[in-house]
Amino acid sequence: MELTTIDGTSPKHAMPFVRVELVLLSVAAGGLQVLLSHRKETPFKGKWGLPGGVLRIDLDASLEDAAQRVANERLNKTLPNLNQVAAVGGAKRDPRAPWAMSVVYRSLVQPDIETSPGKRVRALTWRNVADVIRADGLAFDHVSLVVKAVEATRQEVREQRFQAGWLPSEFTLTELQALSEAVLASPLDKVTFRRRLEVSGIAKPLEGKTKMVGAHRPAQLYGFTR
Amino acid sequence: MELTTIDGTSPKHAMPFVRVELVLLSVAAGGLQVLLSHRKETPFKGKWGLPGGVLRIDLDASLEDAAQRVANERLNKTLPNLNQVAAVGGAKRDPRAPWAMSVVYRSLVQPDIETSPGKRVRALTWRNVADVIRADGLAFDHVSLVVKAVEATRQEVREQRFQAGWLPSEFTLTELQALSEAVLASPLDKVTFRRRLEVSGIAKPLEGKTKMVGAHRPAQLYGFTR
DNA sequence: CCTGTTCGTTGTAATATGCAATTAAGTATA
DNA sequence: TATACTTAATTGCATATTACAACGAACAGG
Repeated sequence: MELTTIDGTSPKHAMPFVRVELVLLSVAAGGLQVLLSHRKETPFKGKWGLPGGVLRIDLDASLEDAAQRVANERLNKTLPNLNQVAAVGGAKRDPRAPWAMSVVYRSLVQPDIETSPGKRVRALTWRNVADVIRADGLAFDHVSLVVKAVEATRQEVREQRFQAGWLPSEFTLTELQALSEAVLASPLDKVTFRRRLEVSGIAKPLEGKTKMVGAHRPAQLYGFTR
Repeated sequence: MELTTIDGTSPKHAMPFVRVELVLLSVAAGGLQVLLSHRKETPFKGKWGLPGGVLRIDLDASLEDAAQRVANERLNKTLPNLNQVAAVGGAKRDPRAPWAMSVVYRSLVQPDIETSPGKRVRALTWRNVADVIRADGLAFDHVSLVVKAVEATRQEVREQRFQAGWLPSEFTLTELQALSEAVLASPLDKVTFRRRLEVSGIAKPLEGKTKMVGAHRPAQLYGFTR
């Protein structure tokens, strides 16, 4: 059979079905969370999966643009620090196409995503990452994508490559350390954490600004230098 | 216009042109080398670029399979340690299609690739990585792909995640260190290098086996433990 | 047996990390 | 006003890791 592309040329080979998936992580009381979308359609109807969308070569100038468009459509939000995790693909990955691939992006955000339905927004919810991985009940191969995204984020935290957008513009070192510990799911030494931050210079104290929260010593507020 | 896929279904959206590109690195006398292919056809006719090929959803069970097939076709070689670097894509990346993406794989190999033409093998050559990056004269966005692949490989070497296939099955620590220094393009301390290798346990001495090369003390041969 | 060369180890200072203890700065309560 | 309580921030020190220089070991060749 003959294949045609959008511009009328005849390609030699059929091309795969290409999607973009998002792994949005955030830290809440229960630890590290991942944003999941409830599937209302087959396949995997009724299951939870990563929010994503089809690559639109008529709309997206690049893969990053596609990821950002999907974020806008599905979450009504423009994401900072969108990092590519991997591309996965194969035959029979998705029943809707003979050959499907997904390009996966990740972002660690503050948990203020609008989870109420918008235009094309389906039911969204934050779920504990450890639980999700342990239960292994997501649609498609999405659990493995979450694992990869979490591992990349942990590496980023281990190396203290903190990004603006992970916290409000003013934060305390206790908050930054608590965020790190939640991502890593392991405690960190306070002195070491602060010493490494000091030498890297990635965050600086905001002179004269402190955060008073309870009946105790107020904490110095910090801001990222970039 | 109407689009059809290979199985006769009608997708809503046109899909991009998908290729696989290979960044093969090796260490030779002149330092870190990258394998380049001479382009005999437009676009970028006459320029050098990464060896690659079109994703064939009728032949490839997965993206990794596609990369391995391309390696077999273009280099007559099955590659160990094929790692994905990234997926890149966008409109006007490739004049042959309105929207093109490439999934990039890397592998550090011993420089024994058959560079004489085979069936579909075009002219191949090893070129110094630093020169290639500095000159910035490769086809498409291939220089940036080389940069990413080299950076990932350097990270692997920094963490001493050595892979079998990087060296013969028996090697000396001086050889392993020389390989590391060539990849990193910076000298390493001998004592530190060996201590870290010792604690990681990734390589063990082969009892009774030494390598005699010149008029000096013979070197202990080592083998990777996995 | 001396020389030249690379292999491999030893010694030590500098740096980084991990853990416990202590001081600092506020509110709440008596 | 004094004391208790809580979290913030620092200090001290033991242990690991790294960096650099120097030295002894094991060959071949003259």
